Amino acid sequence: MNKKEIQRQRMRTYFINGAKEIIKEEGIKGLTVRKVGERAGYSYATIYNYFSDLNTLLAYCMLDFLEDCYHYMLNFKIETEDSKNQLIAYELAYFRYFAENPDMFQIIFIEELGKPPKELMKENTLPSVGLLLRESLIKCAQEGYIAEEKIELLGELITASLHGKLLLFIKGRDGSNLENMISLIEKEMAFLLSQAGG
Amino acid sequence: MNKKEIQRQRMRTYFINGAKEIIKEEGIKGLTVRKVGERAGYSYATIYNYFSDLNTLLAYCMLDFLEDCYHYMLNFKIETEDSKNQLIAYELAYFRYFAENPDMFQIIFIEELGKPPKELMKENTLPSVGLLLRESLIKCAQEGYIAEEKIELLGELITASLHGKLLLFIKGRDGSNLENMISLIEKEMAFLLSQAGG
DNA sequence: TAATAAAATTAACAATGTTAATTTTATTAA
DNA sequence: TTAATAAAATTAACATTGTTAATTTTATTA
Repeated sequence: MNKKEIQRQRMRTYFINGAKEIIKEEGIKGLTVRKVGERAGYSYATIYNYFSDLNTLLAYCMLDFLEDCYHYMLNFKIETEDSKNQLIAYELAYFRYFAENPDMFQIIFIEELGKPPKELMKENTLPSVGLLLRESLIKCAQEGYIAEEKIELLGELITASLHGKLLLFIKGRDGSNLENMISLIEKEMAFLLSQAGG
Repeated sequence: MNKKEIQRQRMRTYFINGAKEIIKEEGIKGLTVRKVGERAGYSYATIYNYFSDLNTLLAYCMLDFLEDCYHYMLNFKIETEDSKNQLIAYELAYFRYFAENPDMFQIIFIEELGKPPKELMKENTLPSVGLLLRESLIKCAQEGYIAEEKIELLGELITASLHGKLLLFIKGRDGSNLENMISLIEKEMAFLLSQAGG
């Protein structure tokens, strides 16, 4: 009984990986059922034996990409830095990552997704990535940069602000360029952290 | 010579209005060239005599919807209120408007748009709407709620935060519900305005 | 080895945006 | 007014898309 499910899961990864390849090479617009089938080495209709539709397959991709983003962020962990600089470094890395990979932003935050099994999705939106932000904020509180009771509020504000900026920037609704955005975020972070003292 | 252009512009409005109707009734997903042609009382291919493609027609719709949003916001101008409450009232109205009209958010901030004549688009992204926010902030400075040199920064922060929250909320990336979002925004606004004193 | 279940493939559908070919309508020249 | 020409509108056609149904192939079981 369980053997079957292992095999099915393996099959799923063939399609998921095919889809991820296509997205990385051609962007989300290049993703079609037929191309996924080709990459996986199966006919296009076979996909529907393993995913209820293309959006569900995309949801699996999204979860993987989210993990990729998390691992990318880990590169910006700087042990020597103090918590304030660490937090800012994470924010900037996050912004840069999506600004330079707009398709990832599209898939993770915009695209309509189908429903992969619930156990994969539970509290998984912004799971590990959001954790980094929270960790940094808590450390900022411990080191006295911000008041403990401001953690929640600051986290919400920063998260919303970053995603708003990314949306407007990526979708060309903001005339600004990447470097200007970055320096704007730096200023805003400095403001927020200086004003949220304990 | 000019007569021709007047006629062409009139024709354009037929298609634009048809498209807007469809979007309002069936959402952006319901918008198709064929349906637009039907509404306008022309064959579907006629559209391509007046717009280079569907995305360009959509760009015209977007500009109209943006104006709609502006007029909606004006309903929340309260002469008696002080600038701080006025600002907050605008923010909440803005959030509510898009949270309750996700297709407007989609078209204005997410959808890929073609290019209508440049004179229509120049500095027009968030034109009048963004103006309301700026006006309110300036008044807040005049009335001593915030420092003058913080206007720019606060405007950027508030704008980004609102759009980020809208994105995550509308796209179901945030588990929260509308009323919780609203009260969260209130708290954040209170924080920002209290901490940005002159 | 025969019967049956499962998996994969091919064929088919309806819908989409867009272009080309064709027909209709308006404008101009005689 | 009528014939030639330009402009506008329509129909026909394409290539793609996601998805489903029908069919064939492969694996499992008796």
